[in-house]
Amino acid sequence: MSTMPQSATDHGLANFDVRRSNLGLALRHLRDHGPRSRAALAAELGMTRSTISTLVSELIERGLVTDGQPVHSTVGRPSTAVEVDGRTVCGIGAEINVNHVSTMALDLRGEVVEERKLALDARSLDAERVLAHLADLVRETVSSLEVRGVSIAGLTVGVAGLYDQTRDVLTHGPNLGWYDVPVGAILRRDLGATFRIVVDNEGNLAAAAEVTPGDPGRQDILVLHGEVGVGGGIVSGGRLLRGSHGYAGEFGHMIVKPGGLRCGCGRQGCWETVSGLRALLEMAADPDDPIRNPAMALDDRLAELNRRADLRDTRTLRALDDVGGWVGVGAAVLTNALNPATIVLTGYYAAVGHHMRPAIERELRAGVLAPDSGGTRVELSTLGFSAAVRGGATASLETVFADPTQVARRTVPVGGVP
Amino acid sequence: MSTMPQSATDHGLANFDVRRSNLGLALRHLRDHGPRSRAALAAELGMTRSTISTLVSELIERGLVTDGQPVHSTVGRPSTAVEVDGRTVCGIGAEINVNHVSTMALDLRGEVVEERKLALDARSLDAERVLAHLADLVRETVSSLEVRGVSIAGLTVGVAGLYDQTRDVLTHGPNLGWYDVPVGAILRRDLGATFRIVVDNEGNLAAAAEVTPGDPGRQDILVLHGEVGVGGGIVSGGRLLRGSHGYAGEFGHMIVKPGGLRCGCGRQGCWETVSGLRALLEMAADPDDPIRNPAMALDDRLAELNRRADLRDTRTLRALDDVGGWVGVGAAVLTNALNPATIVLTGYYAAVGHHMRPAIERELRAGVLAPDSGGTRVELSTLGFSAAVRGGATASLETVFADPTQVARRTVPVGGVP
DNA sequence: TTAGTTTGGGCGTCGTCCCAACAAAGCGTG
DNA sequence: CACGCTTTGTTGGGACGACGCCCAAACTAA
Repeated sequence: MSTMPQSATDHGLANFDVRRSNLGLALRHLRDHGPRSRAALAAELGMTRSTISTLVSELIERGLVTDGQPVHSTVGRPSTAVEVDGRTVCGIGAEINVNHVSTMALDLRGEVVEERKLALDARSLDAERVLAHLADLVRETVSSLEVRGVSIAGLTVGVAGLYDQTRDVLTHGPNLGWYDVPVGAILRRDLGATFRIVVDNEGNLAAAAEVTPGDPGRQDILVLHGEVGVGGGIVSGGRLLRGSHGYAGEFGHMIVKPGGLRCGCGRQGCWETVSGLRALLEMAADPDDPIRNPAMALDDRLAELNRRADLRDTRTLRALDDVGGWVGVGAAVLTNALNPATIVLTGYYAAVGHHMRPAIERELRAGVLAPDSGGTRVELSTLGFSAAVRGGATASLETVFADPTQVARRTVPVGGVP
Repeated sequence: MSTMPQSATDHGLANFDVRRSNLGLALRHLRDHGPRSRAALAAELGMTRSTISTLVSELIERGLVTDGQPVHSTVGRPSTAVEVDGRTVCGIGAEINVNHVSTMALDLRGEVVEERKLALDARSLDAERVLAHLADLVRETVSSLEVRGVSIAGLTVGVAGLYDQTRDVLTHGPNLGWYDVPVGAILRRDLGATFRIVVDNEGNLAAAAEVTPGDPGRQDILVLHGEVGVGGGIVSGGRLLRGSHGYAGEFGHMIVKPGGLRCGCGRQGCWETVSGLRALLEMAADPDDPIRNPAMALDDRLAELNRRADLRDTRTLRALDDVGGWVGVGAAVLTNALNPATIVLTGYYAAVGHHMRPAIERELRAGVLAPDSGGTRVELSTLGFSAAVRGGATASLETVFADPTQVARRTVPVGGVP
């Protein structure tokens, strides 16, 4: 997630940019460090109380924060805590995957407000149909929010494949079987676009979701997202690394086993052929085994896998160790290059990762030159399969923090009980 | 190197921050896009001519830009081009290496103003002595600049080893034999520090030197530095990626050939075993061949290699193609992860890279998932051994672009011929 | 010479932040 | 219970910076 107000590429700063930046700064500070008084805000942001006062009252007018409970300290006038108001604006994240489309709405505080999911087989439908289903889901979400008077900050869609953001086209989506699909344009057409719609690689969004503002161990992150394919994202200094054309994070097609299995991309020995979900399932079970049955929900199949591992089934444990080892080999390659503070495992890795972790850490120690694996820690994501949609929603909200003035002023109800 | 004015981590923006940012923006724009009129500046930066007028006159007062030649266009009043003035302020870069210490001063336009080098054997002296020698070199540079009335923006020192910038200590310098040396503090003490002194890893500075401000192809860079070992640096959005503990860029020990040759680090199949200088020389020549003789200067050995390749010697070409192929394999792995705009080859790669490039590009195309290698181009560095000092000097200058007001106003000579 | 075009700078206005002073709201103490 | 003490939040100048408008300057083309 880009955390900076960012004087951006070019244009000079004017006075209202100062206002915008400071409004965003205050709002962000309240989100990251919790409710606090105007005076505390002023001290912590290095501004005067008077300035903060006007900033806060503008944020209140825009419905972004509210006065909360009075706080009594030992001495002096009690302060009224200011806190982020989640009732006014939401960001929406969405995801297009091989077997489902889904949406999630988050309020300004990062709380889940709405969540929808539709199972489908993307490969048996064409892109237009899949996107129409997603558009339906988004419309339901939007109308549900609008009934409650919540405005929409934007929609960010994660898609499994390479997304060229300059041309706004999904260039390469081998898992979906999509090539050169203008996802953004189609959605804008279908939805009538009253808000900003951005499309990004799902791995990037999942990575962005793992950033925890203020936590130093969560600023330099390598996210490994395991599903049928393997992708991920790189976060450096809290900033997502997209690469020059937005193609960064395509870890799945690093060649780690020259001459190995043929991959869907046509090459041999790609990382995802040995560390993807398919590799795990094929190693862990015979073709007629229920967990190999695509009709069965993925969650259930993974739960069954965990159950077998907990029962110490030899074949299952062997598969988890073997695949975990390959995950570690690839992770070591990337860790040598990037030296992240934390490797976060998401997707199916998060579900069964506690059984793979020893193997991953073993290979990491073996493969990383820097002592103690360069201080890199391995953690399992707690966001589950919702990482990408959550990241998308967070990215949508980011525009509000970057420019709170984009949220309309509300005519404050003057009356009311005194 | 951080290129952004960066509202930094916390503190709110005030009015003078706007001024500072806009002054820097104008100055940077002139550096990046060359001399141009005030009107052009205004149009390109999205500001009014009057604002630009006052900004430029302040920059002139501070001696950072000057009015240049009048430019006659087809119609209308001719404009006077404004250009960056290199005569007022310089940034100094320095380097501490096993066999030499050196300095370089760059003016605001990036031109070399001063360059000094002192050969020594760092391993036979203690750190204090080496740093005293460097301090002498810096003092000479500074006094030479001050004679000419040039002020110093800062000093950035590159050192061979891991530098912990939060503690300002060289923690690990195996090549120098230095451990836990507070290089910054010692230099500040020796020099009396009238300017800012920063210390960094020399590889980082060399990588940063490859950034060309304003060139979009030189903002997202993967630098591959070939010597006996292979290392490098990652630049994303003009910003150097250091990793959480400063260990990033250790590419040499990525495992690209499982079960391959044993590496000095104890592992098998590390990238540098197939793409390092040793691999090339051993493949290209018998043990008694002069180019295998460590006593011979490296430049000469590489020149001989080039000579043979130009004569189309089969074994030499085979070796260059083979090693180049492995360079490409590793580059492809990193390119899938990072999607750089440009891969810059430095060290011995820069010397013989024109013979390896076809093989590198072949493997890059084969190994990168994104179409057309993700748009990544392969280039040879032209900076040679001065890359680190140049990067240091550029980093020092960066403070001027971030805040031009740090350069004192000069009392403009009022008189003069009308 | 005159009309047309573009440049650069001066002046007034507006927006934003800072500083200083002040009212508000408690706590502790006599 | 009144009074001082402390901290909070608000209010009214003052300073500073960018913008918009205007005008003189400088040059081309007819």
